[in-house]
Amino acid sequence: MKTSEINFSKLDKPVPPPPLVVAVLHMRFAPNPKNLTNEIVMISCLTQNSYALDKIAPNPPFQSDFCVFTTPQHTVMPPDIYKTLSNFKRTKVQKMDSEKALLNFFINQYQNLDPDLIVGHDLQGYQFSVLADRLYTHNIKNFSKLSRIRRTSLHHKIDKVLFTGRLVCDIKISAKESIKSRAYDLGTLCQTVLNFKENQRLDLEPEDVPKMFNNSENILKLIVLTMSDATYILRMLYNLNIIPLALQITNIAGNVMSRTLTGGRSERNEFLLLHAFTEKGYIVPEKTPKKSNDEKQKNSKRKPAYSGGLVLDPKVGFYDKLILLMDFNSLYPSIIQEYNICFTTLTVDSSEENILPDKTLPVGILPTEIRKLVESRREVKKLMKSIDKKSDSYMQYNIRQMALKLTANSMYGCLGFSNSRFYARSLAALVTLKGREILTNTRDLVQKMCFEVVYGDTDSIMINTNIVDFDEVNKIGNKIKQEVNKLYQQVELDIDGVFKYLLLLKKKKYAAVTITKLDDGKLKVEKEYKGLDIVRRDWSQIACEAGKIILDQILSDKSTDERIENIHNYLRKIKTDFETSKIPLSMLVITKQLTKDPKSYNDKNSLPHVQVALRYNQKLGGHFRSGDTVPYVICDDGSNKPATQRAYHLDELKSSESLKIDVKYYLSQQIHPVVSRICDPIEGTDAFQIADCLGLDTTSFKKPVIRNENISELVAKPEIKFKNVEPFVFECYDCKQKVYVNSPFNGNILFLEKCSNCDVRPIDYLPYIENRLSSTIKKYISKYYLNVMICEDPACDNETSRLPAKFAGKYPVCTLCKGGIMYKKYSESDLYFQISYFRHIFDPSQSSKKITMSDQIEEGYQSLREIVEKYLNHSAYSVVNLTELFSGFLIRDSQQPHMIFSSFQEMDEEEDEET
DNA sequence: TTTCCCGTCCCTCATG
DNA sequence: CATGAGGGACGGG
Repeated sequence: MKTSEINFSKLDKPVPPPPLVVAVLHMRFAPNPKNLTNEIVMISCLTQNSYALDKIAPNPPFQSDFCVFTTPQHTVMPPDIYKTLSNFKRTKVQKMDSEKALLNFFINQYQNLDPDLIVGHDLQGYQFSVLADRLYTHNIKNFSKLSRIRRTSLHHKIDKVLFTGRLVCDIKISAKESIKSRAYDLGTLCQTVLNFKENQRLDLEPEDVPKMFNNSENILKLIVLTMSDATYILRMLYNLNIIPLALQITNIAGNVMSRTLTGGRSERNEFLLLHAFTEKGYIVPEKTPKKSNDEKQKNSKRKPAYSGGLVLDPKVGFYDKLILLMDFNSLYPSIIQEYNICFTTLTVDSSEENILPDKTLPVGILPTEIRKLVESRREVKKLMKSIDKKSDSYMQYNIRQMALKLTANSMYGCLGFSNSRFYARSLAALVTLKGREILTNTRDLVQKMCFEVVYGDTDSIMINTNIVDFDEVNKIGNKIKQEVNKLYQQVELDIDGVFKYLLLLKKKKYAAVTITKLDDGKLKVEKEYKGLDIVRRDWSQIACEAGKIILDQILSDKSTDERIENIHNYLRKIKTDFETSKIPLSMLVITKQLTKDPKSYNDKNSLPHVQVALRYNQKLGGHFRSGDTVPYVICDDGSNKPATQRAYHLDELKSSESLKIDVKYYLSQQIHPVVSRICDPIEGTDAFQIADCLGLDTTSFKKPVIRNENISELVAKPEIKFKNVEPFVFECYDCKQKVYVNSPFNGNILFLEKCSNCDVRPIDYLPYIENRLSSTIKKYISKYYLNVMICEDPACDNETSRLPAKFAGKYPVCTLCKGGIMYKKYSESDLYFQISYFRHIFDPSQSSKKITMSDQIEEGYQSLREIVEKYLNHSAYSVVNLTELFSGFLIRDSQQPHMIFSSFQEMDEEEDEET
């Protein structure tokens, strides 16, 4: 590639392009215990020739490779090292006497290789800065030979420009842009990108490196590991098609390729627009350096500058009829074209008024550029159809169409980016405004066509067709598509898919089974999870897996009973697996990303990942920085601290005798919330039962249900005598004395107006009383659920919660004395009267006494009654059978002694439907 | 040293 | 004790 090598006399004949030299650079560091800096002990390099950037593809064997190493300070090279090194036939392995010699050797090798593209993992900000630091420390004069520019001043900041003139591809950065992974360290990427098994690649932290120099065998191992890593890096480069994609993006945007590889989306866009505007003779806006005003809002989440996409309220539930998913193809780019939204057609402040450009104006620059992108993409996709899917050019076309789509879609984002040269808040706001309009209009239209819209987000709607015929659903989809598309020129609705099952939990949280028709007419089903905890990296893998297995039950073709049965059984199994330590540690790891340097967090104590990172960075070779994902587990360390302060790195757990996994945390804070959120709309199970299966304290999982419900007249006026009931008791918020409420009036005083022991008005802390009331009622319900039975014979005194097998007619026979009949110790009627009693004491107006109440007091009573009535109303089943209630208690045929409050779940669902 | 906004969830802390 | 605000993380589109 050097100019001097080109033979100008041959330029009239076709000259083959010079080969591009691709070089993987991978280094090993050992920490210096004295000053905690890293020293370089090994550099490996693997090179391969290629003839064009868009044809960089795997075709081993590799051109050449070398590995050079030296021993860490205060370590002696094993004497038999030369013999060992002779094992390497293909790889040139060199031993150096010092780090300085190693660096010089490396520079010389690089100068000869003259690589065009340098590939590595975590180069920017880690490997390069260590390298720069060592070059500086040893004052290596010819450091600039690493680059293609002559430099003389060697300073600390040199790492940014160390390889100027060569493309640098850091696969950590590139992977972040192109794939989603739990973490982006080399080991994790090997699993995500190369499908490696858990321990297929051995990970060595810098602190482990010095040990490897104990004997020549380990040195050999270290060399092999390092060279292997280099091959993994190269394979990932190929697998992710990083270079061809970057090349396409660069071609489209017209920026500098090295900058495409270093990330930074807005710059690409900036160049595209710069070219477009300059071409048309416009003077582009000045690049403003930086606003110091925004300084304080830099890190903390500033509030949005304008409103964005609309999210329709989901109709929560499980759907087993076909759901039609429709969405607008690239909505925002289409809107820009549809309404001719551009710098050239609109004034700065025209967004608030929803003013559109005049129809007579010429097409603006922005819409034109987008149009070009969209049309090119259409062309490329057309070309792809006529080509073998396995061929090379198909691949390349596919990459190009991806790049075109990415560029078109990022156009809008850059309008709203406050640091962009082409920042245009009003244009961005107008685009989203039109987006919201279009989505609402579409929803209304679909509803007018008598279809049920169950959800929609920004550019999509889900329609419950209520039918099960796949072809029929597609017909409906086409009909809707036709109607909607009549309204627009550019904006276009299309069928995106059909769901066989849909579990819709919340906005942006759902799971579905998609169904597609293959070419041979067969139907294929696939699962899709969106936004659920199980797709998030900040939950432990065991919680994700549990959630997934439970979800798969719900989304299966099995019967309801079988599904519930399987779910509960699985949960019980998880519990025993935990108790018997059968869960692999790696399943328990929680990973969280550092969004800033660990030191610059304000409340370090409450953030587990920050604590772990800080502690780890104290150690040798620890290097968690902004952007890294920190893995940790929650341990029982004998302390009483909150779970957030008991997070430890896996290494800390392994090397400690006293640390143990906090099983209870994982069951109650990981498995339980994930599973119960998934099961929320499912009948037959609930948070309580899930907690029960996991062996957790169930009382804490009953949620307070406080809603305004009408009460049946039957319950409103029960002419019943209250015996064997207990008063309502709470502690005064102020004097801490117990207050007993056992009638509507305490003398002539309403209990909400004055505490019985001091002067504070209980009405002033009503929410507390409401809560006490809820939990008191729930305490009684729990008591009922205990299902304790006693023998009628006072002499027998048998108590059990197990239903005897033997019955005398309707009644169970005592298992102890074999003669007496068993009754519930706390029966349905006991419970019913207890709760009714509460209603009675919270209703002074029912009394014959005349009393005037302030609005506040009246509302207070009203609120308390509503809580009580909520529970009473849900017990309608028993209320209807009042006679049965009075008759004592009963075992219904073919049923377990049943709970009168079984209908809570159903009530919750009815409420949701109303909204 | 950064494309946007929307929404859920966890945790802590101040306030009633 | 309940509640809401605020910081943080992360995924959807």
